[in-house]
Amino acid sequence: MATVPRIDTRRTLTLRDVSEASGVSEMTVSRVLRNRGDVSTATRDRVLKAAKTLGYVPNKIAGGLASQRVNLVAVIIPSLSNMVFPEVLTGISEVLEDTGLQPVVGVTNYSPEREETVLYEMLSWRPSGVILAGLEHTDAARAMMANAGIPIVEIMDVDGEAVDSVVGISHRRAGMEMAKAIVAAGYRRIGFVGTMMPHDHRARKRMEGFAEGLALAGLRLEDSEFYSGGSALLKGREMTEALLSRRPDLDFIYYSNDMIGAGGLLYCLDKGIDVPSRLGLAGFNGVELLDGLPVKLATMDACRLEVGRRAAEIIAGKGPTGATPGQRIELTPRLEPGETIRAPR
Amino acid sequence: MATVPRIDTRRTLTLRDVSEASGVSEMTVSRVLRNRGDVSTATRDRVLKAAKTLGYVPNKIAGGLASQRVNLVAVIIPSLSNMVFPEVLTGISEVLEDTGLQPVVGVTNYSPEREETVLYEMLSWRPSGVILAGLEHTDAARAMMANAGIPIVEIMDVDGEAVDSVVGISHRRAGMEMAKAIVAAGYRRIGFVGTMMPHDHRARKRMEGFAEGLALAGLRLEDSEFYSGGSALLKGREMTEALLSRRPDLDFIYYSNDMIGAGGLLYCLDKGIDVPSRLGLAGFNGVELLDGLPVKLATMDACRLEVGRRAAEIIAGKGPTGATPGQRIELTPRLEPGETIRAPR
DNA sequence: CCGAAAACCGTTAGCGGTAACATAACGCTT
DNA sequence: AAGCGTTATGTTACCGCTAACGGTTTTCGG
Repeated sequence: MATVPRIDTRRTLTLRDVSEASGVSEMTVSRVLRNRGDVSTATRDRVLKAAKTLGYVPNKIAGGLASQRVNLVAVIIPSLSNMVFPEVLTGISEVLEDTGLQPVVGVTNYSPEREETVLYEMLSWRPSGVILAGLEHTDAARAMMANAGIPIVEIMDVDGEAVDSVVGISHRRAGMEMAKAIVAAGYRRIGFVGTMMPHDHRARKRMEGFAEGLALAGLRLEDSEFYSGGSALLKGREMTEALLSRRPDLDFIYYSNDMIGAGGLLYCLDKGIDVPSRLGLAGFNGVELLDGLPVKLATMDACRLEVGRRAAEIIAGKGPTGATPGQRIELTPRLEPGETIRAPR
Repeated sequence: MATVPRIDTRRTLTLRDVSEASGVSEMTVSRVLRNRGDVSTATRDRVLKAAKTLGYVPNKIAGGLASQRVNLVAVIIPSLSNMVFPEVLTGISEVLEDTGLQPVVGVTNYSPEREETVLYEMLSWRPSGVILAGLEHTDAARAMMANAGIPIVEIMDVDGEAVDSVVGISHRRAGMEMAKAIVAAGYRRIGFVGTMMPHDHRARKRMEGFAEGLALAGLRLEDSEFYSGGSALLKGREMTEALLSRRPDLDFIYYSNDMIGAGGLLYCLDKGIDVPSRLGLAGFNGVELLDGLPVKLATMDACRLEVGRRAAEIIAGKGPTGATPGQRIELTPRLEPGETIRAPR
């Protein structure tokens, strides 16, 4: 290990320390460290050297207060254990990377109250923008966002009214498209397996759209199963078994996400159920995991990376406050039929 | 720009606005909002009402500067797409929840330089503590942490020298234990499939410990495959196929994580390879996903939740700076033999 | 060689809170 | 009614940094 520079452990360093060590004013040090304003190369080098040997770390708290600018972007999502959200984050980070903006993540666990709290906390840091999942929020949360005077981007869902900008897909439409594809392929007795979470509005909307799509063909959901908690893969297995034992005549099961869909698929393979002839299956999300399964599950890509990117672009490109009117970007998920839906007849 | 900007009549609110609206001093408002010091119930109510109707959101930037205290804890991890880290985060959040401390996550993508940058950024917000994965850091990063004057907890790995406190398991030992178990079960021709990432030190240490464990029994790794990028499940499949086609005589494969292990397992099931008699398999991490597989993969739990919890406790319980000497907490992962290692003979 | 522009660097005045220290108001005892 | 400990509120002085502006020096065309 290299030797650590000698440091006065008593006090944390300030610009003053660097200024004294390099014989210039604090203002000049500030300019050097921010790369702003004119500073001669000679003094710049001197200052940088001093800052480095002292081990000076700027204080953004003070800087932010003085400049009234904070390079943070609040990102508020329901969960980290659903791989969907880390992927959105990746898209966001990618874009923010070279804008000097930094994402700060908050997690709500699908609780609107928690979301409100997290939002409040985040806003109290006066971020440059907010990206948050969904269009459903408490009134207080809406009010806070409307008054914050910074760009707000609601993501992942466009079925509803946005506070400012919105980037996402229509889950209602996604569900409907899937229903149409299934019907077109000739399936008629259709079941559903989904999450029980009352606050997963996107899953709900997908199911509603799906049911609506079936209705257009004069069909309806024959039966459904809901779960909460536990290993999604395992639950998919169990729910599928439960559903099929109750309704062995089903010829299709639509899952509210790929993970439980994969569980269902593995169950069918296990039991020797003929997929997709005897039983068709489809999930939602287009997760990478599916690539590794023995049979590729039908799914619909939710454009997660793209959603993150576009949202970040809005934040990064937008003027200080309401300069641009709220944008509405609806992406179109594409159906990936995989090998668990038979060809349309 | 020539256009007159639309004047935002709602300047962002300050304590002064609330104080004027409620007819007390700013100081009193501050006391009410922080629940600190004595304030009569009457004025407290008045202030809270005013703050609420105005929609006031405190400014932590200013507050932090004045009080020299910031309720943030920097958490720096390599990735969010490896489910291990979100789980650690869960443990951290659980504990911090009721301490008033708030985690802020930074991601390094396994790059030491990126880690250094992220750390610098984080420290510039003057957090109350830092939790970061691993013991390997750049010299500059080490120096920053040593000088920060706040508790630092390095997590997930104890094989090395810590800056301050450390909570984790010994991956070297984990690898060795697995090797011993495998040897005890009678396997002799053993292969390895792992990641290529040069900076995943924990995976490396596991492999080293594993090799060492084999050596104790006079054995060695017969062959190995490394991958990077892509769907881990799919890669597990492909690597297993590659390895077995090269060395069909192998009777065991050790995977550097559960995800690729699961891929390998699915491959074997597909091909009708007799697991665990003809070929044994084991992964690492104890991920929830495994519960949903047709056959339960042998693995070793990395105590992720517990690691997060203990780390957070150290941060939460610790005095301002170096009050407690650095702690060293080594947890013991337990082997979960599953159904892919045959019984010891 | 002059004068104006550009380059360089310092001074001043906060940013919006809070710690610490007054100060005022209020019981309650004696 | 004076005395005194609480309780409730106000005042003052920063926290560490940067915007805005000012002063001084250098550069350079004419």
